[in-house]
Amino acid sequence: MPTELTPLEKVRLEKLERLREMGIEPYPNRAERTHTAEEAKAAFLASEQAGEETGPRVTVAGRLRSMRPMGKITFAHIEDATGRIQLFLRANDIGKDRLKLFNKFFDLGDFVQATGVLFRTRSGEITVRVEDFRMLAKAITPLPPAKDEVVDGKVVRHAVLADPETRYRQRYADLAVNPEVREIFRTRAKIVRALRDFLDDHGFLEVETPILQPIYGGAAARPFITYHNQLKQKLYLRISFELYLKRLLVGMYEKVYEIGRDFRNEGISFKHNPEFTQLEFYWAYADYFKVMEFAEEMIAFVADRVLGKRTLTWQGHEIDLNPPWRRVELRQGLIEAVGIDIKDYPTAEELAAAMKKKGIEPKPNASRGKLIDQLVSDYLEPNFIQPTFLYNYPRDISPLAKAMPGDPTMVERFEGFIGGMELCNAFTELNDPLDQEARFLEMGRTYAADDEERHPIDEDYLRAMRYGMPPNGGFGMGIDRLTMIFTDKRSIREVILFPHLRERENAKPPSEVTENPTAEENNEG
RNA sequence: GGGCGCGUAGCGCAACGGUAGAGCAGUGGCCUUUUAAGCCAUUGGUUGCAGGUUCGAAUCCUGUCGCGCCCA
Repeated sequence: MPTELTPLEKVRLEKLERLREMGIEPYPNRAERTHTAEEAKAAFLASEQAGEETGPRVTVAGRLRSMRPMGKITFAHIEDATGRIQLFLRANDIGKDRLKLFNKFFDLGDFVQATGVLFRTRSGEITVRVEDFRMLAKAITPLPPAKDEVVDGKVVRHAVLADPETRYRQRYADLAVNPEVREIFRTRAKIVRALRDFLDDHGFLEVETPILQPIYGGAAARPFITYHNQLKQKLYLRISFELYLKRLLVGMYEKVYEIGRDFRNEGISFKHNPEFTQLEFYWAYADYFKVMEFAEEMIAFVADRVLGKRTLTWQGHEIDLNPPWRRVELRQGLIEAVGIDIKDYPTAEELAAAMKKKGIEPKPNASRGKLIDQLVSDYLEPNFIQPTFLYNYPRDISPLAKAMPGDPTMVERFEGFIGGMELCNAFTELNDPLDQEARFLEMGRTYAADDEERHPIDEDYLRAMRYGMPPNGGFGMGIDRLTMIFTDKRSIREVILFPHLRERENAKPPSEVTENPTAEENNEG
């Protein structure tokens, strides 16, 4: 069913038809661009410095962003990926009919190309004196006008597309009119590139492990469920890469990493998207302190590469990424922040009572580890604005981490925080297959059969570990959150090109998509 | 999941119980160095959706959909 066009769109469609009647193809196959806007300006400056009398002849192409028809001349700006350049069309140069064609049938948003010699206008702007121009692609739907005005040297954009819903649902329009949004995703790409380079330079091997997994694991999260028709088997979209990457250490790789997508069937918020990008690495013969030092070096390296400096502003906070980051031992941190020494309360009941005494309402039915996690989330994390490693975590919320020698209730694990937000999570990895099996069984007992965080036991992972897994340190970090820090964004949706939003009722896709025996399970819980 | 807020023209906004408006964009016209160009004229709306209250609803009420913020 064709979409209902707005009156503005109908006007443009009519223009398009008129162009075709005139024998002008509004969507030609090829363009003849010789210079980007930036290259054209650079070429002009070079010829100007060389003292040449006329500027270089160029063909530029881009989207029409402004038009100022003034009788027998017209000024316009086109924009390409490198920036804007002004076009100057004069009846004397191109003839009255061509000028009229441009003024009447070319609209803001259209992709056009223009050929001419570069010169400076009276106000000094480098401009193409157009000899020839051509439609490259007609825009039917008008983009938001987004006019720029320079006030006291600052660019003020008017009537800019700002509604978050429209910006996320129609990211293409957001990107088309908001150059600073385009910049976010350039920064994101630089971050990922820097991480890869850092890891590659340190001898890590980039690998790809299954996204579709018969058993999910490696994190506490609900999975998305799908189904392989021929295998007649349920498959889960991975919630982490951990268990597969560690299998590779059994296979004698010593340093492996993966950058990819994880999927978690949970709430959507300003820091959660159902699919998000994760970096995980595993490093044989390293422990969590070694990983800690490596991680802060890695982030500093990313800062050097992306920002050219190691400080940044995030939501008004000056953040210093220089190593070493602040280190807070979890037990000590809670003693100082809450006045509770978790060591004095070895059971959930005792700890809950201690919390109540302090006026803190403990989460009902929570394990000791969960209660500690509650205290950490409420009283420590929000204060970790500067880069901070919190280390030594309770064992029962860390089933894949190795216990601390001398304290079987705690494990060698740390999390990194910036801006009060959890950024990364790492441990000395558990490599004792008997302990690992015991932990899995323990988890099975801790959670009721219908608990959302209950995980099936990965027998194959245990088998791999029984073959022998070297001692190793592992690390996981959310790339989206790291990008938020580097781009000063508060919402994860600002750093994901196409974030998930609820489907609009009147925008449903064809309904035959859900031909899937397990589709209903995807909606459970 | 709970609380608060928002949804009006393509875009950014106004009107807050009494005829839905202005700007930009659009359309027609004037204009040979403009840059939110200017001047004149002008088109465009089931006020997210569905009910209710009222002589009268964009405005008040209820529900619903979507988004945002805060909390869990």
